Amino acid sequence: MQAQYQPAEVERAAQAAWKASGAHRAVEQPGKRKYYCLSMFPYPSGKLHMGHVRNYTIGDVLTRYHRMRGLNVLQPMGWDAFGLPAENAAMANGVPPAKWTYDNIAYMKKQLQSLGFALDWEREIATCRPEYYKWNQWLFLRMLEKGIVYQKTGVVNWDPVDQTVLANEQVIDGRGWRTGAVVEKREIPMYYMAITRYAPQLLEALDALPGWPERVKLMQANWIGRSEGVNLAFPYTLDGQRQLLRAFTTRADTLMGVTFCAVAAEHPLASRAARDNPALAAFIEECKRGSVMEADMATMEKKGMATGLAVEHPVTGEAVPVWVGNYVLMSYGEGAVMGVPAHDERDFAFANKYGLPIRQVIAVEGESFSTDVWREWYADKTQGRCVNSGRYDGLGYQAAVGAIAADLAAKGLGEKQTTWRLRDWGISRQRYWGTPIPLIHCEGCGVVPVPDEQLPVVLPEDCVPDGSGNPLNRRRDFLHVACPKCGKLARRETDTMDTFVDSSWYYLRYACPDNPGAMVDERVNYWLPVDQYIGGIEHAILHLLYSRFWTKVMRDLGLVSIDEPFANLLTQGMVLNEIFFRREGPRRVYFNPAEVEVAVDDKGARTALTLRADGLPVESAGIGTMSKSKNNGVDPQALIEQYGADTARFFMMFTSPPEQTLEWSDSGVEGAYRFLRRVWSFAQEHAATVRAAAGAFEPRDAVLRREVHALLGQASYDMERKQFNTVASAGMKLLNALQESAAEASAAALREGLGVLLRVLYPVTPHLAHVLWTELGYGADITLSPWPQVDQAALVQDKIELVLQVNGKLRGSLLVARDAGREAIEHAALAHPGVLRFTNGAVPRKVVVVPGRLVNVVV
RNA sequence: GCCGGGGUGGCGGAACGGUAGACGCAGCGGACUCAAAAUCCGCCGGGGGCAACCCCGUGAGGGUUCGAAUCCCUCUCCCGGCACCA
Repeated sequence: MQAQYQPAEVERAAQAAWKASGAHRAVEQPGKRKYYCLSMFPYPSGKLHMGHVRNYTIGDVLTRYHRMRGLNVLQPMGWDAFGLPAENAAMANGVPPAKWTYDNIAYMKKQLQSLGFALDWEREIATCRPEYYKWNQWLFLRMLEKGIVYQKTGVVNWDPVDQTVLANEQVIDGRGWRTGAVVEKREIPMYYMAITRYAPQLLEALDALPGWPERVKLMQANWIGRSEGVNLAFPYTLDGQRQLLRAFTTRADTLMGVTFCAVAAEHPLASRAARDNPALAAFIEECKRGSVMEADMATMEKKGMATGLAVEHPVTGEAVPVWVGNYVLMSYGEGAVMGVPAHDERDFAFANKYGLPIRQVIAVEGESFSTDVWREWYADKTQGRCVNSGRYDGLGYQAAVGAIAADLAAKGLGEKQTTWRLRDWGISRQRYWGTPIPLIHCEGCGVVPVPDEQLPVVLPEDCVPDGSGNPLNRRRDFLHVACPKCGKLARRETDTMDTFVDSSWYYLRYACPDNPGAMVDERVNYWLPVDQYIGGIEHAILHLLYSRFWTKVMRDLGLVSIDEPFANLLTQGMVLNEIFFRREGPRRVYFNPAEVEVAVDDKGARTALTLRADGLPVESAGIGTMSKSKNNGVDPQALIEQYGADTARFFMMFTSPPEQTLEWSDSGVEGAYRFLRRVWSFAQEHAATVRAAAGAFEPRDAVLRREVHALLGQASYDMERKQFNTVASAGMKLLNALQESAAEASAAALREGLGVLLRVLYPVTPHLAHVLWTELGYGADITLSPWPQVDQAALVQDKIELVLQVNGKLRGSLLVARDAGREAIEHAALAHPGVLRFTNGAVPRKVVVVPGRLVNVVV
């Protein structure tokens, strides 16, 4: 090999060797401990982005490290291949989503291979292949049989100009991204998966996941959102009918403070009231404009209008006016809420805005209530007592809820209830590029499931969406089908499934991707659960929750034996970069940071942002996650081509810890490259010595060996806690130490130290480590060598340094014997000139001795 | 708005509640060179001091502790999620 580091040559050689030996193939070996290391599969957007490089390098480091620890490791890869971007690309270029997707997969696969990941490519899957999505359809039908899938209406964003359903992403400031038309809410029939039925399990099982980050479990728990309260009813008489308005509340203790009720715009009571009230009808129409996103709902101005109708208070029988509120969601609970302005901040603002009465029914001692200003304690249920509440006066929260619930129950107007924030999962998408929902609509027989033997319902791959709705609706060869029941001409369902369906079980299919006859088989029991799952923090809730749900459904269907799919989870921080754009009408056109010239003054402050191509200004939208839609990604390909895969991998690991967000910056890549070049040169320079080394360690090796083993200890510790940036820096420190001692160290110590360095680096920079390992005669194949062991004997020191503090401030240091007693240490510390200077001879009030670390003298 | 996370030199970051700034990037000075690149050596939070050394310093303010970047409270800014982006 060359004296100079040639990454292209090194990487070609190493990858050829791995290919020849089948080093990355995973084979079931009953009895051997397995380690299933899985990174979230990519959407084939065109080319890899930095987030992928980060994600898959983390996975590869863990894979290679655990192979060194003797585990049977599976690391597969595949493609989350259905989705909206393929349709957007079709609209832009006229290329069918299928072709675009397959081309992207081919290119990205090459990129992944060039990075040298230890992936078992024989298990590759793509969710857009019929062999895969057949099982989406098959399980959908099983869930339909079990009643876990059902139909009801759902609200979608409707673009009135393009006459099409828009994704939330396609709604910008309440308008359609292509047409600029004000988006409307529209109710359409959809299929739902009853994830709420699993809500208690999904919540409780979080406790059985010690390998998950607390923050993710907390987010999931809050998302599932168990709350205990009372489902109560306000009776009313309308059109001669005695009826009930139902509402759920966690604050039944404030029931006596109800001064109004608010219902959603879609609520039957609202529609009834609007019949002979044009102003109200207009208001309801207004509520139906705008997006369906929760964030928009939460930040919009709270508006309401009286219906003119009233219901009866369930305890007092008093008339309570009913309002329509734009902030009340039909999809939450009963689509109606009781208004208690005195003790709910939103109701307080609403009542003050519309002049509704505010009635205080909770008091806290020493606090005075005012209808003018909201104060936090108004809503505090921990220290309040009921007032102005008749027979409930004086009761605390729990007692009042109990008493009121009991009274309501006696009247048949309410009962205690546990509700969940979690809503059922609507999986219907009015889009082409997804899994066809396997149903047939027959005029005579209604909705008929496609028989199992006719699966998969194959999606035609030559459609080109044009933005005017699902092209499947114009494909007669797809639409027209004989009804499986009566044989008459019927129509296929053209809605496709949410792509979260695809990603909810792909990790199971990696165990048995070649099985045409079953969704999963025996091999799933060997490999699952996933021992280490790695992916972006942005998936902390939805993808992970849906996957947990599917696993439980499959368990209940007897298909798998596990309860939870992912034993350990590493949530990688996002890779961020600045976002640049120009406004063009209602749209934003984004420019890649590489195309933007940032002018600065001599203090480094920005003076101008211009596009290189035309010299005209662009705007910055701040910093955000690298994404195709914001066009702020950095192409890792240039990095790989210029410096090689090992540099790209090393830099990604070195630059920040895995869980932390990473703001992209090019500087530092040079440093990583320089380091690998130094490793290479050092190895070449000492190759002869190291190859021939046979002797024993010399006494003069003590300093180097202590350092090598201390650094190895640190690297091992950091590898276990997955803090790879300090593993990388341990590698740098190892090289520094070796270079400093190279002249005086024995050949044996040099050989040991370099051997440790190569194995510490191997998971991160496998190509370089592989080639040098073989070349320096360490053994046949580094992929088969174990992780090195710390030699405890090399760490022992005769004297240790203690830090001296006076009142917690550093005042010097003290060298003491390893086994010095507390009294001797205290004595020496008090006699130390640095300490004496600050104690002024005074008798210390206290002396804190932390063995092996420090002495703190308190005066 | 709600839920979750974060803020440490010019920059990325390090630091079982125990020497803040390891390791690296950038910068500055030097060696080598006709010169440059590469490489090597040194300096590198702010202030004061000839020096020994001292004071200040981990987004802001308060608290707990012998001792706080680390634990607690309040605030602030940034990032992620909010159910049809994946």
